[in-house]
Order: sequence, then C-alpha cells, then structure tokens
Amino acid sequence: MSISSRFSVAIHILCLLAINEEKATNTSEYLAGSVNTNPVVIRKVMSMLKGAGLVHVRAGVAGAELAKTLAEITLLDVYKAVNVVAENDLFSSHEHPNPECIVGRNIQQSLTKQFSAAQKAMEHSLEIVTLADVVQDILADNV
Amino acid sequence: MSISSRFSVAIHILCLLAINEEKATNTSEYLAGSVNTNPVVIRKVMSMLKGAGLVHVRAGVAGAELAKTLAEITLLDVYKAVNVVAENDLFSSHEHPNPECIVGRNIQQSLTKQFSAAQKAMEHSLEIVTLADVVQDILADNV
DNA sequence: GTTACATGTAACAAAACAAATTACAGGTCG
DNA sequence: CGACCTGTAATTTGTTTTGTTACATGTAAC
Repeated sequence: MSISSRFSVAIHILCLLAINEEKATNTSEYLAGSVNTNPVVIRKVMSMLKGAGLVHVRAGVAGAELAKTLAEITLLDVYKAVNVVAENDLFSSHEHPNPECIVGRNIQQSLTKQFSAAQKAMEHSLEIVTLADVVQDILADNV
Repeated sequence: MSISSRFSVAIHILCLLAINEEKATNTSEYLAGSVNTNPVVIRKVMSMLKGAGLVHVRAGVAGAELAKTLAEITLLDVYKAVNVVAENDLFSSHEHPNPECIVGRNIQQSLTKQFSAAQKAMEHSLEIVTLADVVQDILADNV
C-alpha cells in the first residue's frame, strides 16, 4: 500500500501557512477548505507538526504560523513529524520463517540490511528538498 | 503502511530455489514450510515471478527452478515482478485539493515530482543488490 | 463572567487492503 | 486411471486509513 496522505496534507498546510500571510485566517476550517478534507484531520496533522516544532498553534486562538523559515524545513522533517513510516518499517517481512531451514534462519538479517538501505535512500531524497523548493513550484502557478 | 511482505516472500523463495538443488522437492508446500505461510500464497507469488521470467514452473509438475543465475537477478527485478508498489505510487496524495486556492491548484505537480524522485532513489538502492548478495549472507549462517 | 469561536482529542464508522484459507479446475506422469 | 501437483477464483479475517461526530478545553472581546 501507499504511504499515508497525511504526509502530503502536512506539506500542503505548511506551504499554505507560508503563502497566506494573514495568520488569523489560517484556521483548521479554512485549511480544510484548501486541502479538501475534514477540519479534524487538519487539527490532527497540525498537532503532530506542533510536536515536531514546525508550527506554532495555541488552543483556543485562531490561526497557526510556521515556527521556522521555509528553507529550514526539509521534506524529511515533515515526513518524520507526521510519522508516516516507522524506522526500518517501509518494507514488511513475512514473520516467523522456519528456523530449521538455513534460509528461514538467516534471511531476516539480510532483508533487514537491504530494506533499511533502500528506505534510507528514499529518506535522503526527501532530505535534500525544502519547503522553499515546493513553494517556488507552487508560486510559478503554471496552470 | 508498509510495502507488502509478498516482496520478502518472493526473495525467500528465490534464495531457497538456488540453495536447494533438488528441483523436485521445491513444491509450493515445501516452500510454504520454510516461509511459514500457506501454499496458495506461494503459488500466487510464484505465478508473478513466472510472469516476469524469473522462474520456471509448470502446471502439474512438482518443483520450480530459477530461470536466471542469482547474480542476474536484482532485488528491483523481484520488486517489480511481485508488483508491490505501482509506478509513482509509493506516496499517496490527498485528492481533489481546492483549485480556487493557489496552493491547491499547484501542489500536486510539485508533490508528484518530489515523491517520484524519492521513490526512484529507493528503487535504485534495490537495483544495486542481487540475489547472489543475499544468498551470500544466508550461507554465512552466523546464528 | 459570559458569549462566540477556536483548538485538542477521544471514540466510532466506513472503506480499502493484505494475508490466510477453502474449494476446485486442470495439468503431468507413472 | 489415480496420485499429486500447479493455477486461480472466492471468501474470510484482521488491520489500517480516512472521515466524522461529539465534546472538553482554551482565548479574547464585550
């Protein structure tokens, strides 16, 4: 299956916070309107972004704002903030292979090694892109 | 969520076919015993591996064998054979963002670009490892 | 302080999916 | 023919994602 859209929703929100400068209008309801989802979904994602120190939100007060500049936030930061893939868990392995078979006994360690490397390669690709890059694409508005 | 364990099952099977030289004993039931799953799961995976030209299996006749050497089969070949992640579909995007918002209107194209790059990085990591590498780890049998 | 309106979260429902399993059709070969 | 295998459709079970309802709590204007 695919990695949760919570990641793309989070990126969407953060870009919107950067572009829409009137802080007070960035309510969960307003953001939900742009993302096209439920305000509760937004608040859940926002809660995770807050926990990671990427945004400032206060209970009871309308609007959120970025806690860092766009160039300081990589896609990997967002990815980790919303916890869409646990460490060494991009690939799932079949459980309890037969320990009496040499393959069953040893394959897990080899798979873990290779799968971990592949996951890290993907994550590194996210690390070299910042939200500033994404916002630049958005502002080009080539539609 | 994680990528289907069908991938790890496929790798397991292929390694076993290479190590267990007595072709006729490699029935779906025997393989299921090492992987610890149902024989039908094995046959389904085997069917996909056959479609990709990685194994030789014949209906009605016991046993399967590799169609190539271990060094000729990369993990990417296996990954593609069992179809665990569709092209540009490792990450899912939220659907139908609001086209009246500049972010909603443009974010998909930017996300597609970045997500595609990350997926390709992961896949390239799988491409540089062959089953020969995995079997080497298994035969070390360091338990 | 109370009112209006926001966020924070728990709890639940619906839809989508993976994996195991059952059942059976069809192939191969002694 | 009969034993045994592969091929595959259909079903079930368990899990996960996403959306939704409901309500507690926080804030600030008045």
